Amino acid sequence: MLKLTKKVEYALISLVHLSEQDDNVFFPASKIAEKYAIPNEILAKILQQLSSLNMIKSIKGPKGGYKISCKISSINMFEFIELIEGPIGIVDCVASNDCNAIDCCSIKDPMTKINNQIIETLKGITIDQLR
Amino acid sequence: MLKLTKKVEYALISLVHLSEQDDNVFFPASKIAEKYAIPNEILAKILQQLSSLNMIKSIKGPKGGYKISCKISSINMFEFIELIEGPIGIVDCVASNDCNAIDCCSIKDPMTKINNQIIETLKGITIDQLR
DNA sequence: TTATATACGATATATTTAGTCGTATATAAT
DNA sequence: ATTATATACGACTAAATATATCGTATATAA
Repeated sequence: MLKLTKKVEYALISLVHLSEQDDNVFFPASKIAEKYAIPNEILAKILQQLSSLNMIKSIKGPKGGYKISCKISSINMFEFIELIEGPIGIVDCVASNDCNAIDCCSIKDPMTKINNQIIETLKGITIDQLR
Repeated sequence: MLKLTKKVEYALISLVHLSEQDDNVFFPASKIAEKYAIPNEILAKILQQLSSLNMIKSIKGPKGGYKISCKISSINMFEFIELIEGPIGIVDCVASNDCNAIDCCSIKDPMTKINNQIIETLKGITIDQLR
């Protein structure tokens, strides 16, 4: 019910953490996992995704790890969530336009408005504000 | 991801529908289910819950059904959702205060703020606006 | 007495979310 | 060269949540 996924949560924690490291420091996934009590392999995959989105940079091997490579002050929560999880919709029809009551649903338009208001809220918060 | 449950959705559709009926008309659950393509037994239970919350009134037997018994203009979405589904929290720790990274979580406070903003949005919408 | 409708607990199914496993690849250090 | 460390990535499993069904009881109008 109106919850973000752990994936988004872990990704945000990681980005904030990496943004606080000195430049040129590559921080390994395992250390982040340990510090925030996040399962290792899950976090590894999330960081791989962030890497493929060019938000962080990776180096393999010993002394390897991840380093921030984007400006978290210019990414808002809405953008970020949709990058990671896809379209936000408080009800199915808002995100995907399929509805089994398509001809008669009485509340689609107002639901869309509420959805848009929540999206506006999320647009108003950048990732660097999460600390 | 940030979705309402069908339960909330069905409940809202039903309340709006019942609010549009003439006074003294008791509308059976099965007719609402049929009209909006909602599974009968699911809807029945939801209406029973709304009835036990005194938002609608029930009459058993033939010619029985449900009738609105509250002012939907004075119930906002936040109140309603929490009545039906319990506390809203975009992350677990916001709603329940249990967190496996309790000593080190870097983003709890800002997440709480986002949660509160979403709640304010929901408080700003009354059920009668859903039509 | 019968048909219709709510009341309610128990159970089953489906979907989504979360977490694990296995294998491959790159590279620093020895 | 070999080893240890770390990312990359696909397949799979488990847990949690949401959705739906079943069975039985009760009330009441016709």
